[in-house]
Amino acid sequence: MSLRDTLSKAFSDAFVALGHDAALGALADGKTTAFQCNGALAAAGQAKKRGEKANPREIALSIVAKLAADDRFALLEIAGPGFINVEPSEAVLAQTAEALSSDPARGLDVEPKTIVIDYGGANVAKPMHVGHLRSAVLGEAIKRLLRAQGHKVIGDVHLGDWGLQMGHLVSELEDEQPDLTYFDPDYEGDYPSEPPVTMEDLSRLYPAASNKAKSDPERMERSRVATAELQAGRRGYRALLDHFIAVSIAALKEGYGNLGVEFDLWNGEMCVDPLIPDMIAGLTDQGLTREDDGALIVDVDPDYSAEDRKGVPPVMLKARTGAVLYHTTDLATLVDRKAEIDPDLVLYVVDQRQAMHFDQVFRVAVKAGWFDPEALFFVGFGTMNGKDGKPFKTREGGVLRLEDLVTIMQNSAEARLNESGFGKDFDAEERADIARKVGMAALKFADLQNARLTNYVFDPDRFTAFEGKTGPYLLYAAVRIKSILRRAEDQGAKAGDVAITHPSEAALVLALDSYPKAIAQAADKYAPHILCEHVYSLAQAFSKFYTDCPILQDDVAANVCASRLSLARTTLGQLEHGMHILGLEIPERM
RNA sequence: GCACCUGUAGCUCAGCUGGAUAGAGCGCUGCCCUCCGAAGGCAGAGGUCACAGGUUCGAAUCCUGUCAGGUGCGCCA
Repeated sequence: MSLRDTLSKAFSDAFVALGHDAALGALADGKTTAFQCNGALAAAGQAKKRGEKANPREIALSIVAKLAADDRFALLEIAGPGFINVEPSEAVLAQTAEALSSDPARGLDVEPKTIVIDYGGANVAKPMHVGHLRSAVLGEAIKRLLRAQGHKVIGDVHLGDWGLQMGHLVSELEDEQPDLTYFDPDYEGDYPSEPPVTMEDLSRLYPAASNKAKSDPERMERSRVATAELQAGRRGYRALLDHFIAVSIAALKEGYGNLGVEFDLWNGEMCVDPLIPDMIAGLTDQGLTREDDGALIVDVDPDYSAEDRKGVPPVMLKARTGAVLYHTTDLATLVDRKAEIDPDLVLYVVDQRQAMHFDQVFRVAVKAGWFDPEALFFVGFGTMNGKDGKPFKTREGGVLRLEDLVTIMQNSAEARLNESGFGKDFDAEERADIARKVGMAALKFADLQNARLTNYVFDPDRFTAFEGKTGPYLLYAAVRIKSILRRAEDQGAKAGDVAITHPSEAALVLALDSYPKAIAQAADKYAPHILCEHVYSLAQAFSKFYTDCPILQDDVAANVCASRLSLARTTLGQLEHGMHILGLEIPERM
């Protein structure tokens, strides 16, 4: 239990003893002191609502009187209308530091759940671009955050491999190379094991077909028909799709790998296609489906009608052509997950623009009785925009490929490292590794430090300026501690008992102590930016400590040196733990 | 038209289950490397928290309305 929690418990006991709610004892960050308790004000408010007379300052006085004998408090002071300012004793701060030194990330565990994270997005045949960045980086951080709490978390990439885009691809390839055996409806032999296309081919074919179809209804119709035939099981088309998926997955694994993102499942929409007929039959048996203009739909909002489009439009399970749509595959995926994993919670880390889509899907899943409403949660996020406030484009106006973005960040990091003379004595391999870690840290931290729903501005100049609240600053802080610990090792200096001798040491211990709270809040809200805030302020507290409190200099007494080394080591442990969750890799030196 | 999201310092953003004088980074003005890594630290200037009402001891935070921007709205995903 953190020091904050321990002291809050003492306050809660005091409130309960005086006939108030235990919750009033919670300590907040202090305005002028380490902590403050605002419970007396709230207690007075509650009492007044019950019709009793209550004076917040008097309540505060009686709380303080209850706690006065507790030597864990160095200061209990009533201020303003009834705030209680709290300063812990140096002894209890030192004890906290000792407890943290054996486990810098203590007190994170909660009751474990089985959680699936769906990164819904990456599509077969489309190269990864900046739009995939947030889902990958945010999803990975949320996954690691929940794992840190002890949950069983399963990450599923959820490939888009089953829709009209596949019909586009197949039909476009047929136009281009009609002689391929895949297009011969009478062919009954085996198909080649080597793919007929590369990733480059795929990323050329799809936009070509999509653009033609936009202006040419006849071309669109052929894609629709191809989609339906593919889904109906036409052999040559299915063999092609298998190739497309294999080629795409290889590219995606590389792209996600560069971001340090891994998945437990590489399932796609196609995997769950066999479940769809039974699913639809089940929904129909429950009386949830109806036909409308040739399509099969589920009404999810009783107020919805064609005349009044308020509320949520119906979910379309089957199009006029018989093809299924992404509502259908997302629902079948839920059926599959229920059967295979039976998760307590399914999180969808997807662009906010798909909020209504998932609202619809969730409504059907709940109506059908598969999941409770609270077991399905849409973790939406805003878009990454350019300086003009619109979704980010390259100078040429195109979509920036993820691999190009990664290269931009690494080159900037390298330039900056050279400029500062960092790592000038290291070999080329280590320098490249450092540049990669610094560049990725800059990118990921810039993304994660924003609240999820914020549309943030991608500004390469700002991200690659490594001063201030940035990923590289965090790496720098951690590397600097590693450097001190190495030097201490060389000098034979050992970490030992913590004693608080300077306000910057106390401030550092308090920063360390707030970690479990930051984790809990970040996890509850699926909000890694709260963890970013903590890690950054911890690094700041360390920088101040580092400036104010010499560790290895000649005039530092041995016991003070030992204490400060212990604080440095504990800080590094917590930085490493938190930065790992955020996906920031710390080099040994830089 | 309907729904959702967002309006906080010059810029980019935190803070929103109500608490004291609204924070951070960048930028700007100063200061600190003969001393553990200055990608650092310290100090300062900079705000009608979009606007108007309401709730109460207290509102950036909750409620209502208005304005502005973004996004979405059955056969694409």
